[in-house]
Amino acid sequence: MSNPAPTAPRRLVLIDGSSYLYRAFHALPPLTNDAGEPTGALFGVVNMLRATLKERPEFVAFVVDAPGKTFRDDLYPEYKANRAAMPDDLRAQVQPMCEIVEALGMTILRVDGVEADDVIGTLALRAAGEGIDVTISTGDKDFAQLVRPGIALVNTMSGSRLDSDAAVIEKFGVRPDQIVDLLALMGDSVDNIPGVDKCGPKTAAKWLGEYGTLDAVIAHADGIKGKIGENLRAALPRLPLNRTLTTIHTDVELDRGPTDLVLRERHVDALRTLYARYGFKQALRELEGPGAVVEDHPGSPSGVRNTAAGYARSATAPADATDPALSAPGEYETVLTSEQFDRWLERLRAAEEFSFDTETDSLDPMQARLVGISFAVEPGSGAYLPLAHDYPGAPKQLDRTEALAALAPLLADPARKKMGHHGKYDLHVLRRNGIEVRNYADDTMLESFVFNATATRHDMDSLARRYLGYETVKYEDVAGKGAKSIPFSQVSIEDATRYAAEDADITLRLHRVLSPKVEAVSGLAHVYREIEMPLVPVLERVEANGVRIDADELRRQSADLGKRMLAAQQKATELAGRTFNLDSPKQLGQLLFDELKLPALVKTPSGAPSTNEEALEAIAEHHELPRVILEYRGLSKLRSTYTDKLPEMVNRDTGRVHTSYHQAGAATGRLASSDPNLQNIPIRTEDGRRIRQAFVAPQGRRIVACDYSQIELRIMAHLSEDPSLLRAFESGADIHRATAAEVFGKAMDDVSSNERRAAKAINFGLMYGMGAFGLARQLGIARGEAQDYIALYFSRYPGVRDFMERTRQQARDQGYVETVFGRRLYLDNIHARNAGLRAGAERAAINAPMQGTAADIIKRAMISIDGWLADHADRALMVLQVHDELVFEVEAGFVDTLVAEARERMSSAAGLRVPLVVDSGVGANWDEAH
DNA sequence: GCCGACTCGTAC
DNA sequence: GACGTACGAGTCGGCT
Repeated sequence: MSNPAPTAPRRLVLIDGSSYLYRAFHALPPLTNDAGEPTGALFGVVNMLRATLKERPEFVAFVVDAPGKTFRDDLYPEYKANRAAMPDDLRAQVQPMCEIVEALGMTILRVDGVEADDVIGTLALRAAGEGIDVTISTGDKDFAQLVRPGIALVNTMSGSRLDSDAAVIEKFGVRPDQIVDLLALMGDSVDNIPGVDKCGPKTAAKWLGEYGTLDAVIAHADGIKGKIGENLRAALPRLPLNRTLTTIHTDVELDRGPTDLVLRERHVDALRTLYARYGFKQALRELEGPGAVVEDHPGSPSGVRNTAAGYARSATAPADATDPALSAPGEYETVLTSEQFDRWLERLRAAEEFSFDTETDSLDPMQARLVGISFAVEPGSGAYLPLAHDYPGAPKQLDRTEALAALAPLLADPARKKMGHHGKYDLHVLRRNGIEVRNYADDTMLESFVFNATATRHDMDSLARRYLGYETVKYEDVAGKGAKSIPFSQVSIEDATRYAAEDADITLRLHRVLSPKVEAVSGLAHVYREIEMPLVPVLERVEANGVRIDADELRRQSADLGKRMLAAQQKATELAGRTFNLDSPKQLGQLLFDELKLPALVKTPSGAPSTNEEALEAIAEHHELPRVILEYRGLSKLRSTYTDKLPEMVNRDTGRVHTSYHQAGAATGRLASSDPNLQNIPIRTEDGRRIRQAFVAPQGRRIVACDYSQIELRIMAHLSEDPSLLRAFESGADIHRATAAEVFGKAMDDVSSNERRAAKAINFGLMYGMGAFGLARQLGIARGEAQDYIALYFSRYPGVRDFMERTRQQARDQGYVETVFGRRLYLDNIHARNAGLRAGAERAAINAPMQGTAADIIKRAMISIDGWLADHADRALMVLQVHDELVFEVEAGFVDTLVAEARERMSSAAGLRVPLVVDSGVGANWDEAH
């Protein structure tokens, strides 16, 4: 990163102290120091402050609410009336907090009769007016109304940063100047301001998008239909008041201005005393450390919490985007003449690495036709080479065959590095046009994914907005959307150039920003360089290989399923005494629970009575209908999702089904599969397995399936180093049986099938962070009994218990967990105030190292096997990956060789403390190969 | 017709 | 509320 120029703008940070104190208090466990004084909130605030100060802003104010009535209380006596008094444990931390804030050199602002919000608003506007860059640090969404050039919002809870209209629009769906109206419609339960009933952010944003302002929404209230319209009309009288209450004042009288808030030198002795008293060890170390630099996680993604308390410095995109070359519009050239083309070829040849992007007429890379290619060699410029634009008046374009022939040596040259965004798609398109791209070295989608799998979407538009502060030309802008869209070949070459060349240019700019972030953390760099990038061409080949499907067999199955569905439907109609839509959970619920008065034992997440399998099973003894519905559902699922769908997905050219693997799909690092999803083909039921029988090998070939045995449990053994678990895997025993023997205190041979089943449920449940409640439900036993099992398990496998606690703690301390290979997963909700969210994040934290390491391992195996298969492409193909399984299509005479080689490469894809066992099977179809 | 929220169910 | 990670079919209500 370059040094700040002498003319760098002055910076003011306004900290919403009250909101932080409350947030930290509720987000953190009730910690105390050795003397028993509460320190949890203090700890959170202190860490947040240290992170904020790391960037040494010139001016800082820590603003807190003052006691006393404000104008809002006068206007609306119920304002904040539902707010409980400050808990004693929190009150006790206020004074120490102020002492620390002072000692850090910050100014505390507390103005009688004025809320902190209005103080902040006033200072922000004044500072911005004086050319000072303002950052408001708060968890309160209301401040979004203040965002404008020079005023940014940082939310340390979510790690988000709102610094432009676009960012506010992305988050709330409205512009900053509409936020007040949005809040007025939504209301605010925390402040006891009722809004329009049932109107949340979505509805409010929709109305404002439509009418523009609250006044216009009010004016059109009669025209809004439905229940929500009634609610709106009922709320009309109070909306103007709401607006007044939610408007942050920016003109209150203050005796100090922005430049009076200079950040002073900190008072080291005072800090040392305070930190020591409250037991803030890390803060103390920093105080004594060389140069007294705040410790940080250098490579943690910007804006993601990464300190002990979960608060982060919020250096995000803009800090990275200060190089104007990276956020300014680019200059783009349309290549129509051979002179232009030659000039660009020369540039590409001279470049150390260039970016490219293909434009086509389809999202499906296995049938897309190439329409043009774009390139860039340096940020700010790019070229678009149109090859197949075809509309009345379209200019003559260079000959496609000749142009591709000229490009091929560059793209195929292993000595020349190429980059792209989601380049697997382009690799497909170019391969189908006779060009094999080699040395595809960088992919900005994967850089973003490895850097932070959860923080954002990884599409180029989002990344450009986030990391460059740049709004790209959207596909819809040039080609329209939906039914009104036109194929890219009919997009004007001018529009196409704006869009396509920009993509290549933006890819290059993004790489400049993202690459250092990835390279800064050795684990991330490893995952990116050694796993994700080498995997790209491997996945491209697996997808291109496709898998052969017996479509006729599936159609026969569809017909059979259809008959049985009809029978079930007739039976259901008979039992119900009337017709109803068996596919409608809503209608079914009315029938079962309202009309037939069957007990509604299970609720959906939204509180409605559920008709899911568990609910139907529970009432199956009271009535025949639930059983029939279950039968129908099973058949219907198989037909609509699989036997009807798969034959449709057979590629016309290849006669095979080509799934698409999403490398940046699952946050844990797993692949995801779609169009069609071939990672959820049924296996558990007999009817389901018949579908696998339709995944076949051609004449003379076999299907070979190799899968890791219990890979995630083995990784748990590796990570936990639990002696008993390690021993069990070392011995090669049936792990669930061994667990049952251990837990129930029996010899392996004496374990009953029920005990093994229970042990299996525990083993799996633990990896998902399941509790006693879930285990009880799973096994149909009492919760107390389930709790006993779990306690017994942990007493036998204390290493596992310690590992889980360690993992939770790590997630809380640093905000992320890691796989064995260094992949990181950030847990955004690990400090959430909402207990449900927080518990969910803890479960994800426990699962991610295991699921993620397993994903890393099979990816490594795929790369290794693909390397070997390169010399045997005519005899064997890798055709599917299903998380712990690889499926191959192999010449009959080559099966033994492949099985031996694949199993060896899979087993040795990682060196864990336990062996990696690989099972394999061979057959005429996928079912037989199991 | 298109879209999003919701419910349900398949895999590992 | 209660078991992690995905994708996708179908309904339903609201909109164009």
